[in-house]
Amino acid sequence: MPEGPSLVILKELAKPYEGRTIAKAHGNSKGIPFDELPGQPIISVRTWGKHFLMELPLLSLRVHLLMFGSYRIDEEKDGASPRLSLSFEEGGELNFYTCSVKTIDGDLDDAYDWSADVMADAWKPAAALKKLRAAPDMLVTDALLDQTIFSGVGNIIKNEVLFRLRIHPLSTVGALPAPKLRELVKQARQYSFEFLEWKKAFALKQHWLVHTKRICPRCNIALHKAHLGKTQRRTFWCERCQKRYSAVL
DNA sequence: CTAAATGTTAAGCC
DNA sequence: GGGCTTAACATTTA
Repeated sequence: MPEGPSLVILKELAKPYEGRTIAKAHGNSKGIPFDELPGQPIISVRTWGKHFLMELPLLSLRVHLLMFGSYRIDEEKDGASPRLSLSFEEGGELNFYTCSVKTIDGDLDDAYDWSADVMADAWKPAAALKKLRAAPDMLVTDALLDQTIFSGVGNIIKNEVLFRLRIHPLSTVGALPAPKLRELVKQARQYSFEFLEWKKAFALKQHWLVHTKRICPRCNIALHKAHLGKTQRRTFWCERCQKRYSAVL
């Protein structure tokens, strides 16, 4: 479920719970003060990249769905114990499964750099560019997955953005011409919003051009697939269509 | 049935 | 302590 756009969908679904007061809280997450939650209203529901945040008067709850996380709203998941379950005095419940739940003390605006979230109103392309220019040796396949630069971008978005821009995943950030680097920043957000619309229409997969694919849709030759970069994530690319920008000529 | 995958974090080791 | 590697987590799909 979990790249940035999917979290935006969760945020929209959870929005009606803003202002409701927690009646009961439980779950099998460790380190969560479930006893302290009843009586606290949800002040706001927010997201930062892949983080789902519920702001309460005394603390905030942070849910990260990781790779396999899921949620149910106003119902429970069959045969699963929630990591976090909240029910409300006004009715309704939010249940989260197979996820990481943590508390955050203090103001959320101090805890997060909102300008790094590609889905956020506060997104600042200039800030991303600055971070990229500070790391010229980084591979673009790693740069797009760096949550401090492109919070919310995941492996699908990474593969599709690189193909769309015809950039080889093993290009280094510093070798990209300035206009190409600006395009990278722009498309990281642009593609993420298209992802959001496709996801809402249950038509995400049909828009994938290279992710999980075997043939290049532009030139019909076989795509390459390998686990690249620091994180060794699955990468799909076309050796003919995607140019490898390298510092060494 | 087995493997792999939209992801992060903590522990362990130089 | 930094920086890197590895394991751990745990569900669904191919």
